[in-house]
Amino acid sequence: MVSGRTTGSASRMRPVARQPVSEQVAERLREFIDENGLQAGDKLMTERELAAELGVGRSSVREAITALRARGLVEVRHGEGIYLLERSTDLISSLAQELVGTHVDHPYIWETRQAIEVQCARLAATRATTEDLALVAAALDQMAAEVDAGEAALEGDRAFHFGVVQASHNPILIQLVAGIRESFDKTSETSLTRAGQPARSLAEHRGIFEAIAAGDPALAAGRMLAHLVGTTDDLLPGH
Amino acid sequence: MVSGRTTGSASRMRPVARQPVSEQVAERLREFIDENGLQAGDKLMTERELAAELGVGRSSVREAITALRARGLVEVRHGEGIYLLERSTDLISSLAQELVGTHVDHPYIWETRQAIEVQCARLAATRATTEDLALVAAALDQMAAEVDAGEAALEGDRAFHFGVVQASHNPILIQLVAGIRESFDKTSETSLTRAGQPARSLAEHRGIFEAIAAGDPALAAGRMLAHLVGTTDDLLPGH
DNA sequence: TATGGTCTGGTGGTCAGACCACCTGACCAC
DNA sequence: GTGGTCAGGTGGTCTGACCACCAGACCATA
Repeated sequence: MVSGRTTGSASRMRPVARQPVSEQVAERLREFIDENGLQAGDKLMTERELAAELGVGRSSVREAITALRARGLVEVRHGEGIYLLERSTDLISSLAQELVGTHVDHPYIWETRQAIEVQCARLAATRATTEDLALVAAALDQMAAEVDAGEAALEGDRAFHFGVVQASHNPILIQLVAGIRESFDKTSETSLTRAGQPARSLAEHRGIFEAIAAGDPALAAGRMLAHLVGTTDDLLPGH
Repeated sequence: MVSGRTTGSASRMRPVARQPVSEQVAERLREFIDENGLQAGDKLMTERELAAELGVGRSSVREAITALRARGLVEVRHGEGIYLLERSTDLISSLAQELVGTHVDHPYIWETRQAIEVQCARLAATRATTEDLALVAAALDQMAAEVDAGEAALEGDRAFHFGVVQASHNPILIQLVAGIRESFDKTSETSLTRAGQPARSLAEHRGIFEAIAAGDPALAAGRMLAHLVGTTDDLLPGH
């Protein structure tokens, strides 16, 4: 391997930028949407109009639309037209959902969820409004009622975690958790169906709530972490 | 609004499940990939073969492929064929890309990154191997050299954070951070180009490293959090 | 021997035109 | 007011053709 002296190793030519028509169309569409400030629900031009306007075939337009649809940017209604969706709202959660789906049963996901929810608790302690706190408190009451009834308290648990996450007022974290939880609920009932677990969880939830209400970020984060780690370890006796 | 008594409000008929051919094709492909255990890099059938095999037109196959490509499942090489990508890896990076892309410049992303890197530091404290520690130590040396030379220490900073994340041995978190950082670097140069910042960061990095080396998860997490919050607040004087 | 040209087969990329499936609205018969 | 019919416009699909591109085989020349 002599590495040659053909052109000199420094500053080789930059590859030509070739780009398929369909991708160019997709870019133009995104530009168009941004520039004209189109809102969610607005109707785009028809495929035939787009093809004529851009001077390309209808198949290319359709491929571009397909790509945008797969990315959650637009919605296509047969016989009606193409409509805009609000960006990113569902995309992050759907991506997170898929992610969980491909890694179920790995502790990796629990660790990821721990990372996010702990941060949510921390942020909630500094940002929670009185409405947020009221919602979380209501979730605690609901959970208490479920525990008294001898149930698994799934609804109350869900409501509590949702409330805390919501109180972080960080849309990214909210979407992330939404996707992860939805996927969890869909795939497995790995929840707290263990004797005594609901009551224990309820007590821990109360502790987290108090820390948030008291505006103590470190304490809230610490308790949330302990709560999640505890339930996780119970679920994974090995490891 | 009387809500009618046309059919009785209970148990109305379930809508017919209509599904476009192209989506069915996409599903079949995913099934095929899963069932046959295809690996990343494997070559799929050609578009014409797929169309013949599934009894559909080539356009439908192409739309399905376009959707899969937009979701990062396959890679299409003009003149060669269709190849599989590693599913989870690319999924995570596209997730990260989406996170950054939709919320650039918002503190939301920093908060998300804080969540992840703090967890990485915590995990690293219990899992870091001697090799991991050596890499992080090397990053500290590199950063010290850069600081001495009066540079911004970008490389050393990057290497340090990468090393810590790597030491968490959690592929999801690793990919997530990698994707976020990459998108960051691509979009903005919001780095630590402030007087005195590199030296301060270096000191904080040393503290984090010591906590990890000592096997103290809580301390490592706490110091990482303080480090990230500090630099973030500097970058966002408002807020 | 090796470099570069040429050809060939197979691949994805694009196009045009034709249908089909579906939705909407208008109109009409009862 | 109900339901039927129709027409127009929309996306959904198929087909066949051609183009752009890549890999490999082959060959001519130095």
